[in-house]
Formats: sequence, structure tokens, C-alpha cells
Amino acid sequence: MNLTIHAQKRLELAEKICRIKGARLTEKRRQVFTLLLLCDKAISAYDLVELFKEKFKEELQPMTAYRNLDFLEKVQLVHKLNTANKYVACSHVGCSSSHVLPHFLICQKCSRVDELNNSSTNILSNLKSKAQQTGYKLSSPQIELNGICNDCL
Amino acid sequence: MNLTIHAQKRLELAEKICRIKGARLTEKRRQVFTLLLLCDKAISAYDLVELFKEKFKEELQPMTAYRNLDFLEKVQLVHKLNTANKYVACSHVGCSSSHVLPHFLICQKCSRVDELNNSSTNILSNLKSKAQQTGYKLSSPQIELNGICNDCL
DNA sequence: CACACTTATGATATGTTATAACATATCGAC
DNA sequence: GTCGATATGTTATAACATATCATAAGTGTG
Repeated sequence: MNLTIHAQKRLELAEKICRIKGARLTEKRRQVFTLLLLCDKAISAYDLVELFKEKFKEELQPMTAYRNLDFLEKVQLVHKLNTANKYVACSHVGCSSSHVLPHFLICQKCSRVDELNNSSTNILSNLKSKAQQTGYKLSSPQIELNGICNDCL
Repeated sequence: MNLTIHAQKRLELAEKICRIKGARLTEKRRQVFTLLLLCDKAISAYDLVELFKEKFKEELQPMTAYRNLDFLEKVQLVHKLNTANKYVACSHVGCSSSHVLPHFLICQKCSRVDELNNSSTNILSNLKSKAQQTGYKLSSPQIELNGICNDCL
């Protein structure tokens, strides 16, 4: 269970964030988040179940996996990638400003994910106003771009 | 099976496009596309199976539904909405320029879909160059924005 | 037309992702 | 310690998608 220094920091930060928010980062949830940090890519809920067994020699029920992922998503420690049906640890844990319009580059081969900073907030306002003009109210919008990463090419 | 005039036109255009591309718009495929035009929103493959039975009093196997949807997607008559696992008839059939970076507004309640024109191509080039810088080659990128439409609000 | 060839569809099974529903356990405030 | 809220366990099932192999329908060529 060797986390990189960066991952270790994110885990500690996660604990702090949950404490502040009054959210309970239970053992199971902590384990789930740790696995996501460890594998450092997007994985499916069922991959997580397998990985859990492999790493902790313990069962994680699919139902519990989903519940824990939901929890982690709510406290913004994890993102769900809807186009891939996979989950990934947020790469800038604790940086609230970065959740205005998360956008992701996803490798369809290896599930590597790069979470871009929303450097151009004008994109968001642009999209929002377009949505409004067209008659929609956006709900937690997020942009997912699928492709192939250089390593896989 | 009363198609609107607009839908009728799209169907005729579809036939023409397939003829030009040398793709065979078989009876089943034509029926599938007709249903998508008819219901004028995004539906799942299994919704399609049910609708097929209802409208044509005939069975459409799920497998065939998926195959036909794949075909229609390939000839760009249909879009798959990955975030919703649903399929929708392309709203500008035959307009190839609009497939550079399709972006969709999707109502999470009623599955109404608005397919926006890529009027702001600067967003696209922005995203594309960002992808490249980050080390990705985009593959048929498409932006899906989920929200609630005014009718459902 | 007969033949081989390709493509489409039928049919069945299975894989994958996600939620429903209800029981039990654990935590924290009082 | 009791009680209410939250978390987890457990089982079943819904919803979405693909694999595989058999059969049928079309297309081009001699």
C-alpha cells in the first residue's frame, strides 16, 4: 500500500476536508479513496471491488462501493466520468475553485485522466448563457473529452 | 406513423445520404431511424425495442437494435449520448460541418435534446490545443451538457 | 441463372453497470 | 444507556451492452 508522497498528501487533505465539512470518512470510505489514489486512473465500481479484495484481502460489496463512491463524489474528493462509467480521485483535492466547470481528458485505452484547470471561465459563462438561450438550466455541468494519450499511441 | 414535414425531409435526406455513401439503409434500419425521428428525443436501445413493437407490431431484437444504432451512428444520422446511454436522431442530417465538435443540451427529466451548432469554434480549437498540450489525441470528441429544460422546470 | 461472397438479421447467452429494498450495525447527542 | 441518524450488509433485479454462432438476404461475376 505504498502511496506516493503526492497521494499521501491528498489523503491527509481529504481527512481534513471531511473533518471540516462534518462528513465521516469511515474506514471503508478511506480505503476506497486510498485505492483510487493508488491506482491513479479511472476505474469502474466493479474494478474497485476486485482491487479492494486484492489489496485488503477483504470483501467490498458492489452496493457499498457505489455508496462510498457517491459519498466521495458529494464531498468532491472523487469525480464520476459519465462517458466512461468510471470513477477517479480528484486531482486537486481541496481546491474548491476548480470545481466550477471540471473538464477531463480521458484515455480510452488506459483510463488515464487529466483534469484540466478551468483557466478559461469564459467558456463556462459562454456555455451557460447558450444553455439558457436554448431553454436549459445546467446542473453540475462537466466536460469530458475522450481520446488516446501519447503513451498509448 | 405521422412524421412531421421536417422529419419526413430528414428521412428522405437520410436515404439520399446512404445512397451516396453506398451504405444500405435496409428496412429495419429505416424503421429504427423513423422511430427516432418520430419520438424526437433521446431514447435507450431498449426503449427503442419497445417502441418498435408498439408502432410496427413486430419484434426488434435488442442485438439488432444496437447494430442498427451503430450503423446509423456511423453514417452520422444518429448520435449516441454517452452520459445518458441514449440515442437521438441527428438534428442536422446531411450538414457535415456540424459534426466537428457536436455539443448537446440534454434534459435529464424528459430526454429532450438540443444539438447546438458549433458557432463558437474558438472553444473547440481551445479545447483541442489544450488536449494536445496535455498529451492527448481526441477521438470523435463531443460535449454533452446535462440540465433541465424549461418545460420541465 | 447459379455460384460464391458479403452483409444483415435472428436467437440465445452472457457480461457490465447501477439501483431497489430491507435488515443489521455503528456512532453521537442527549 | 436509549434513541435517532447514518453506514453497511445482503439479496435481488433493473438497465445497458456485447459475444457468438446460425440463418437469411443482398450483390457481383462467370
